[in-house]
Amino acid sequence: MRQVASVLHLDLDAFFAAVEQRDKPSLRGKPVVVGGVGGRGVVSTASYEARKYGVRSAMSTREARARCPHAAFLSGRFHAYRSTSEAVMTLLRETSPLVEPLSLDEAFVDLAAAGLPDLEIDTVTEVAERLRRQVAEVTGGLTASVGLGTSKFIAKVASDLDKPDGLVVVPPGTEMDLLRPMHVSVIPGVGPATTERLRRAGVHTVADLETVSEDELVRIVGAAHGHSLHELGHARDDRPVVSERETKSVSVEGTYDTDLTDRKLMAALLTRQARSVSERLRASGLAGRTVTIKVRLHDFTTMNRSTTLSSPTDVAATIGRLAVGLLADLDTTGGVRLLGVGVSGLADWIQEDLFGDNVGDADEATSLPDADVVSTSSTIPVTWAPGMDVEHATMGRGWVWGSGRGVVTVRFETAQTTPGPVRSYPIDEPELKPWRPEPTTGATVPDMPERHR
DNA sequence: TCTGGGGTCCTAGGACCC
DNA sequence: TCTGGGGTCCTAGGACCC
Repeated sequence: MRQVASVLHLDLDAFFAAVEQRDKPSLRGKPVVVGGVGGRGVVSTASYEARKYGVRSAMSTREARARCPHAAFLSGRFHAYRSTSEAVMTLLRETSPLVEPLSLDEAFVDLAAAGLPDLEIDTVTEVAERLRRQVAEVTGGLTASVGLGTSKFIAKVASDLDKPDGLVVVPPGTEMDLLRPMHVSVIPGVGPATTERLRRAGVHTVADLETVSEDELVRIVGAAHGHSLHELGHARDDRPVVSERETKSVSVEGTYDTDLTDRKLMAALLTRQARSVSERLRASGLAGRTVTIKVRLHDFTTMNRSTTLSSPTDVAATIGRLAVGLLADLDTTGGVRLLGVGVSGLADWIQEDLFGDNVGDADEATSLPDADVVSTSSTIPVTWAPGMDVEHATMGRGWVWGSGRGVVTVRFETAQTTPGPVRSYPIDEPELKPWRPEPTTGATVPDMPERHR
């Protein structure tokens, strides 16, 4: 625990809505709602004028319209938000090299790394006041709320206390005086589910939490969560401000205004999303081994299915093919409201592409091949790896899209017009054999067959 | 016609390995 | 005719955050 209030948290007030009001004077002083404007959209940000009508973040746009019909409903201009955010983050980095952005509109700044003469309250308060003035300058008039404290937790709580356009400093040693009367949900990581569990245990405020032993908390909410809850409940927070965080996954998802029932359309949408994921991976110089799809059904039940390759990929065709294959195993009767594709298990290096997928990288969303999905399983060791090609005497050549130990799943792209039933073959089925030998490193790899391009 | 999109982290079970 | 123990990887689901 620091003895000085050297952690600063800055939060731009009603950020997206404020940028819109800045750029469009006719919106100033009026309710502005930024978010999804479709039938299933939700509110990202409501201006303070709109909040007076009860419009809140994460509320459905439908409800927001009902509460505040005269508001301006905007879908958002992310380039403007990003460039405005960049200006603020640059300003923060000029103040201290140790800046941790949490999102476009929020960041921690470690003033202990700022090279200040001291970290007394007056000094850090002055820095915060100057920052707030400079934020207004570089953003064309946006306001920020700032909190200062001895930890991330306290700084963040502080910045929330006097919104908008406020500054709150929590003097070292007074943390628990501030926290005790507050509801437990002030603690990061305590959402609706944890709040309910704690409520049943008679814990409502931080003062209540202070009296519960760590063992008891672990029993109530689990090991990791229980430990951190016990620490934060006593205002103990040693989490450092970290400027560089590694990306762990890249994903794209979409909710559709009407539920999808056409599997071919779903496959085409997944393929398009896979291209988008691929582009973003490549733009960041990343590739990943695990491809995951997310499917939300009409009744909001949400399923994830994933498969892991033996080496990382950033290839759109590969990601798309795996995604479509994963969808094949799911029952989507009743309709699908959301589809998504993600890649995780990221590495910032890309193994040589043994199968030449990079040569042709364009499964057209509109011309998806019909496919027959065949599962085979056996207790003998799997000799095929994802990405390999296999050949079947009558079904032709297929592509291994997933494998487990003792199980191999092969997707055959055939001339059939409709997907056939799922069939099982033993893995030692004599007709199922590697189509071509595994190339050795450095060997010349033949081109992918036409249909894989 | 309630309920976005982009993430992170944790848990739990099964397979596998030594 | 009983039956390990620890560690890692993978998958699926869930909670949470902005």
